[in-house]
Amino acid sequence: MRTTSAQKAKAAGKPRLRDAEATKARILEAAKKEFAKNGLGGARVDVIAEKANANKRMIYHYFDGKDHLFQTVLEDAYNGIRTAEQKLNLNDLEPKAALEKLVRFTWEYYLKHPEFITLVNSENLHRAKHLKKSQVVRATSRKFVGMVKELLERGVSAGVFRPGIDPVQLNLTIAAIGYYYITNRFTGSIVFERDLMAKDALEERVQFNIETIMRMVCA
Amino acid sequence: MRTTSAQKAKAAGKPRLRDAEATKARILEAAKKEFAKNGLGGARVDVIAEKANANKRMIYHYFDGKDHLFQTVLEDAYNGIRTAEQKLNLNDLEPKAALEKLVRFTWEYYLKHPEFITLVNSENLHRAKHLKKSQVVRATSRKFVGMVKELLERGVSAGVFRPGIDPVQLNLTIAAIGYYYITNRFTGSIVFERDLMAKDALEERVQFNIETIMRMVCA
DNA sequence: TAAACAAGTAACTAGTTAGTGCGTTAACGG
DNA sequence: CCGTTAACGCACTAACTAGTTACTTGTTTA
Repeated sequence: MRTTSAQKAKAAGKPRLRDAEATKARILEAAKKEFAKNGLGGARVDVIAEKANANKRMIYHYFDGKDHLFQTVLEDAYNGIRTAEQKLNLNDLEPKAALEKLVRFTWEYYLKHPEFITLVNSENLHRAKHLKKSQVVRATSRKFVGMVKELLERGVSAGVFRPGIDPVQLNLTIAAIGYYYITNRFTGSIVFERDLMAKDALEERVQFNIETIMRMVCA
Repeated sequence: MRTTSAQKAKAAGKPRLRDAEATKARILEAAKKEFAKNGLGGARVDVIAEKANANKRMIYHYFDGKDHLFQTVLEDAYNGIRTAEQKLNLNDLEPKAALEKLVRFTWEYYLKHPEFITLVNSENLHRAKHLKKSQVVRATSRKFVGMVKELLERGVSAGVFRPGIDPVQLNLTIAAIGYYYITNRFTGSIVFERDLMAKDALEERVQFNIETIMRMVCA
């Protein structure tokens, strides 16, 4: 492969006028924000094009329509959290510390990436019709469940965790106690008459979550 | 108040041709289903009118537009769960049994009324702008939190619950472990490669949830 | 029983929306 | 430097969508 003008432009610090990869990336980023803000149904293709500084025609050129664009954004989102989870290296920590790290990480990930939650909610409203088509998500998720399974087994061997805990149920619960709080932060703040997103409220919550999981798992 | 023809018709078992209350009720029921199925943005006013066997004009006559109709449906949904919770009469049971009953009830309510979850999700996508206007929901929710608070205090006095547990955090957690499972049943079934809605999966989950809460709360 | 009112309807509007046909021009390879 | 390819953009459409106007008809009540 020869040196392309894209590479030349990048090396020279000059943006090129036409750059397929850059345009695709801008569309994806804009789409992620728009889908997260308004859901699949509420998102507007014209808005995505405008925010991406691209022509709407390009969305259909690169992503073949709104649904397929959403599918790509959703897959990227799952890849993001699964990749981050793998980087935790839970095997380098003793079981209890590793479990606490996982609970804290999950909480902080949702907090920093509320768009992940909105995308997943939107996908469930559509009965997971996009995710069904994705094979990558299944594979990476399996790896993640395996990671937690190993952690549980390691803890049981060390005598610090109770035996017989289903890693899937544990995963669901760790996700649930963070996810619910974040996704329902608006209605929750009204129903419970307190600002759920205040700094001390967030700190209180993560401590409660860690205690919930520790009491569930520890021997 | 005189005997209306609506009452006469009801007494005679004949449906009247024009009945404001009945039409309003049909619109509300149709709206609940349509909003639950497609969210606020995805719901179609024409579809609601058609399913309600009413003219679209009636929706604007009785509910003053799509947003206000959604607000009414949402308020009704909150009233539904809060009313059901009050009927639990947790004070008639010993603390542990009462807590288990609450966890099981919450789970079963979400299972039987998934539309409640979809409505709440939709409302959070819109940053709770409809719920903000509702004063009734605040009042009934306060009563509910008070109920759980009393239960906790009763358990602490009896020496079966740990002291110092925040009733709001407990409420959030009881809701979370059920809500998350149900709302993400479609993506969850793919990610974890098992049918989360299978009968034995549901039974396994409710047992896990009860154990999670009991371990968190019990002394 | 007839006026007054409320329930109900059909057809319409004005604005929006996802998706496209087709022409233009920058970039690449030779 | 020139032909080919791929990136890009304009302007359009066909279908849809919340909300409305103007009207008809059933029900109540004086």
